[in-house]
Amino acid sequence: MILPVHTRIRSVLASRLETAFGLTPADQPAIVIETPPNRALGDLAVPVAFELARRLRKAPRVIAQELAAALGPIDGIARVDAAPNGYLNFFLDRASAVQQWLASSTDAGGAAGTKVIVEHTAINPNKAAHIGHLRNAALGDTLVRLLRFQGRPVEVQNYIDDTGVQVADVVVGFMEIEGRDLAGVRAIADDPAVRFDYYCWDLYARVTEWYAGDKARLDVRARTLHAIEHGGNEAAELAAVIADRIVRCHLRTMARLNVEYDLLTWEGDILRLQFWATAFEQLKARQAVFYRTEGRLSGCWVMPIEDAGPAPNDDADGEDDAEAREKVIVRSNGTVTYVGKDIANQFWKFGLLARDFEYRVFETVGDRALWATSSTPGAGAHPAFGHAGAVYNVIDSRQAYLQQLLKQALRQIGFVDQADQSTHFSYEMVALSHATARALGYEAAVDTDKPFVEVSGRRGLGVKADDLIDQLIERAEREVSTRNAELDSADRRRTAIAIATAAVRYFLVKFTRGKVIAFDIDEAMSFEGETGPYIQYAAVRANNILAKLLERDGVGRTDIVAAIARLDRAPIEQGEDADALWNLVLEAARLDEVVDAAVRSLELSLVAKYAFGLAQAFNAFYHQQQILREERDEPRLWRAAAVLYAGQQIARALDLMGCQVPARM
RNA sequence: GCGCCCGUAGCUCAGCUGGAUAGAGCGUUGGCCUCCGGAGCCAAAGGUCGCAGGUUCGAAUCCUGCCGGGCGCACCA
Repeated sequence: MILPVHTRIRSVLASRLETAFGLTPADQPAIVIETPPNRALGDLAVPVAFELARRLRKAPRVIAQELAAALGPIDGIARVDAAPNGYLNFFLDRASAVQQWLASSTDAGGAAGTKVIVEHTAINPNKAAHIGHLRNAALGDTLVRLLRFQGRPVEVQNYIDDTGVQVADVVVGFMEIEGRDLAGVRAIADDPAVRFDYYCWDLYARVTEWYAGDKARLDVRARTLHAIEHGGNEAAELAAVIADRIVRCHLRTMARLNVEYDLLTWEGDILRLQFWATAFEQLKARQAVFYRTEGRLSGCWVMPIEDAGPAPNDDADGEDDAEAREKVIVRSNGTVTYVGKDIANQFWKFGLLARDFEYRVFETVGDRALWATSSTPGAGAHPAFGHAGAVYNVIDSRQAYLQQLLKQALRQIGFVDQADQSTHFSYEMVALSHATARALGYEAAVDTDKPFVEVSGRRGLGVKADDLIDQLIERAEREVSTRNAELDSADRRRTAIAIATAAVRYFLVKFTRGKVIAFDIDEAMSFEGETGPYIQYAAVRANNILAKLLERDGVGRTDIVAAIARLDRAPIEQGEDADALWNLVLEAARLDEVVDAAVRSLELSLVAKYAFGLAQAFNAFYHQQQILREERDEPRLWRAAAVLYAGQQIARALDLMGCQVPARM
């Protein structure tokens, strides 16, 4: 909650610490305001007495008591209590707090501050998206929504590696295994009966086997990759068609989960526009990279790795510690590695590269244009991309080493602030539980010595995102149909989609990011307990209670807000029901601080857990206290206010996770 | 070998910058639809917080060392 009381508490405490304890502002500890574990203890808790205990050589309890006695009245605070253990607990003026929250909760301030770039998804455009990619997109999109909620301008980028080995492998598959030319691939890609991303998923796995059958075939890959990078040949054209079509598949998949982007950054454009050349000059000028003339890395441009121990001794001698601590940026054949391209991209994101892409509209959905980079002059007027003040790269923890190199490169050429503002949003991978791997027919991949089965696009092991979503929608539709026979089929479908989306997205953000998700299909398919649909259900019920109140009594939102300003306050201030009502409202007010904590710690599960806890609290509340059937006006309207506020905050929390509230479910 | 992550109830996980009785979900057991929709609610059972030290008035949380598991350390991305 962003209450002015917080500020008032801080300023009054600061003043009393000075007058009653002789502590100048410089000597005072930061005043932390917490939420007590139990609301009977207080609405807000300040542990400042603990901080001061040693310095003042007094027991925390005594300090708290003296402070409480010296405080005097604070606007918005009904009562202050010094707890026996030393906490200073504040009780809010409930009625005025509720009025304030209900009045302020609808404001939508414009975005302000420096632009933040969030890059997420970044799936290799050579196969269908799988469950692991969904964790990335769900976290990335939620981060975007949280930052926007805080009022920051955000640009969402999706990096497309259209010139890497993965695309090359599928090109090899089409050309060498299937013997197709450009027209042949186009025919498949444009065949409406073929799910092209699924087709490539299988083909990619076949290519991996094909290589394994004869190692000499890896030369084909190298030649193909080179041809793609060079351009102007059939392999390159094939790669372009494949990447384009697969990206469109990915966009459709992500759109199903309410994930959108502002800009697609194509690696091919970074190459063609020679972004690397500019970045390379900067790195050389600052001596951040060195040319190796001897040893294993002779002929390469390398970057020393800070704070890294020796790499494994893959060769017997193990003497080349210096070389082991260097990362190749430019290969001895003159081509740039992934790290080099990424460094150039990172420089560009901060507006440090002194050049820019050309741009084109990739597609238009509704009235919203999705832009893509281009290397040929195109659209003319376009939004200003790049030039960010902060960058979040959402990539799993396996990329930590490379992300570290990015920061290092920025720092070494003197862009210390930008290095500090470069954040690797790291999370652990998604794997498959043994049960799910078996259910999918990956029996051979189940090694019971391992706790889970790693997803592998290369081997074709994994749950395809669209398959999962399809199954969830199907299940949801059955549920909706049995519960809401009166809905027409279009409404049932729409509702089922909303439920399925919430089920997937909630599942993917409810874990802390440091945890490997051993994906279990049965668990993910559940709509009961700690799930997205459970939370949606609470919001739907809240809306329905309010709708009936409007229908029956003609009492709407504004009536409720107006009513509580003049009603007797007893229903929110006296008795057990009042306490329960207040607890719900107070919890609902915490959304803003939860968002702040989530962004600060990059622990988006905080939002998920909060939304779930609030839904639980709301469910308990309306079971315990009747609203529509309460005959006395005052309690009924106060409770309606609580339903209104809690329902609205649940809906906002859901929206932050990209989930909607259906009309019925 | 070095680095990062994980180890909390039968299972899957929370526990916010150390703090007030360690919490959810699933599963188990028992209740609740003449009552605003049961995707729900109420209750019970279930924990040496991997182990051992240390710091602190106070440690699941911080430090050190072990044990167990995962990932990374390519002229791949």
